[in-house]
Amino acid sequence: MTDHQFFENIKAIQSAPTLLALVEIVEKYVKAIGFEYFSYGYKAHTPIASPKLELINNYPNTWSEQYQKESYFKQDPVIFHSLKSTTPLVWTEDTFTQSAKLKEDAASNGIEYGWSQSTRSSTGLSMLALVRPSTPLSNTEILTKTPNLMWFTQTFNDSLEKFITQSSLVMPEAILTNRETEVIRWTADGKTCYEISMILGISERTVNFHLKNVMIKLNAHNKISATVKAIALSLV
Amino acid sequence: MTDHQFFENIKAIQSAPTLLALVEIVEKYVKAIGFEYFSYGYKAHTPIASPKLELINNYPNTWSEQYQKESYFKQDPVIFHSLKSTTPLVWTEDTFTQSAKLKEDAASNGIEYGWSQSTRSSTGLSMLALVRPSTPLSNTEILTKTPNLMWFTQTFNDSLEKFITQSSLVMPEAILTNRETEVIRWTADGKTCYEISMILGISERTVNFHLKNVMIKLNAHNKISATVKAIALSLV
DNA sequence: CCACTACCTGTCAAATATAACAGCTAACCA
DNA sequence: TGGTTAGCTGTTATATTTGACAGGTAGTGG
Repeated sequence: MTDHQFFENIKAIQSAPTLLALVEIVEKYVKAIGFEYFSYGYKAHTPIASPKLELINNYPNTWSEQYQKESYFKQDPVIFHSLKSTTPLVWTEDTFTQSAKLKEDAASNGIEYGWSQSTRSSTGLSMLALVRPSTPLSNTEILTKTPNLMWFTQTFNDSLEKFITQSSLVMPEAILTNRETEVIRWTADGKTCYEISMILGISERTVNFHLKNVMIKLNAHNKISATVKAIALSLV
Repeated sequence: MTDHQFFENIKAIQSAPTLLALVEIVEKYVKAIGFEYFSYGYKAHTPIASPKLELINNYPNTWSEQYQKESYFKQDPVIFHSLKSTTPLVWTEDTFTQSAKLKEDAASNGIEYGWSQSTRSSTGLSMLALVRPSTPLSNTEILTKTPNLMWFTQTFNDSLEKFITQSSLVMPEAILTNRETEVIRWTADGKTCYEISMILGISERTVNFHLKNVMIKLNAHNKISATVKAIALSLV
């Protein structure tokens, strides 16, 4: 693929009018650069316990079903990595040492050699994986393809997230005052209201007052929820 | 710069033995691709109120001092973007509409046209900015340089973070049991112990028991601190 | 001057969380 | 069999949070 063609793809992704159009672009692109499958995942930052997940891929049905049935997402090292780091991950033997059965089942479905990376936005976290059944990624291939893959992943994730988040409930823009920000920050570090009142030189009652305002702004029922939401929204 | 030279740079970054060597590589690289200055920033995920920051740049002293003196980091839109998103940011007029004075002062110090991106790891967040005093980034330049810049940024941030985090107190690896994870997740969503006991079908006492164990493992004094740390460490 | 925002303070009652006491079952593995 | 881990439960006392009552100052801008 020439640079020119690559740039055309990037622009097409950025201006794709629908989710379907976007998926078509990525399907063509991944084949053009030598991969068979792609897998996209999105996880919203909140809620925590029952996270909002979106999954789009062109894996064989047998694999999708088995993955679901065996709850492989609970032990998938690719997922773990994506949650922790935005560093690209080239799937190697080492990647799956802790989950031999997953590795084996995946391989028998043609899910063997892959490349994945996650990106972050203010609303959540997106991951794109490119996968093929044969031919490991050589060092040369990694070197030459990584730069473009990274940009492609970032652009694709940004675009897809637009479609996903716009179709759902997005938390209203909340703006915290300086004091509210200070109070919620110390709260996040585990300080009690009394301790914060000492730190800031105000009364405990006032700390509670600011905290209450934050809870109202973030539609949280208690300090913990308010703190988690403030962090998830990058307000602190 | 040829592809070959670029790959050599990537390898050199990955294997740089010292922080100083690493900084020398980036200094040469940014000049070679047409930038005058670079600026690196690292913020650990915890603590929240007084975050651990590391700043490395080759800006003119006058600008570094002024930036510090005016507390510009509190209103710097580049910082804001880096905290929220790993999307690369090309500095434009629009970027600084909310902070005219910062923009003006920066420009008079040769800090005018820039490109920045942040990356995430399990310990914290890194940002790299490349800056020059003249010549805005053209569309062509953005198209051709972005892929390599993204990889460069990622690699550089990964390497630098190694040096920074290894020289400091890193939280010990904590592993939570399934129940502990469930309990801390519901806690993060603002549920009380009683509510969690109803959700999981166990007694309130048992919820408290698991919570206490999480607090011990994460060296937290209360639920809030434990929750924040668990999220920061991507344990949930 | 009025409306608005950020900031600050008090008291009281009820709900929750924290700490410390003590002890249970079941599964796994050496 | 004994040691380990995960999971579960009880009581009591104290600390902290939450909700609802009511009211203050200072600065900004129309």
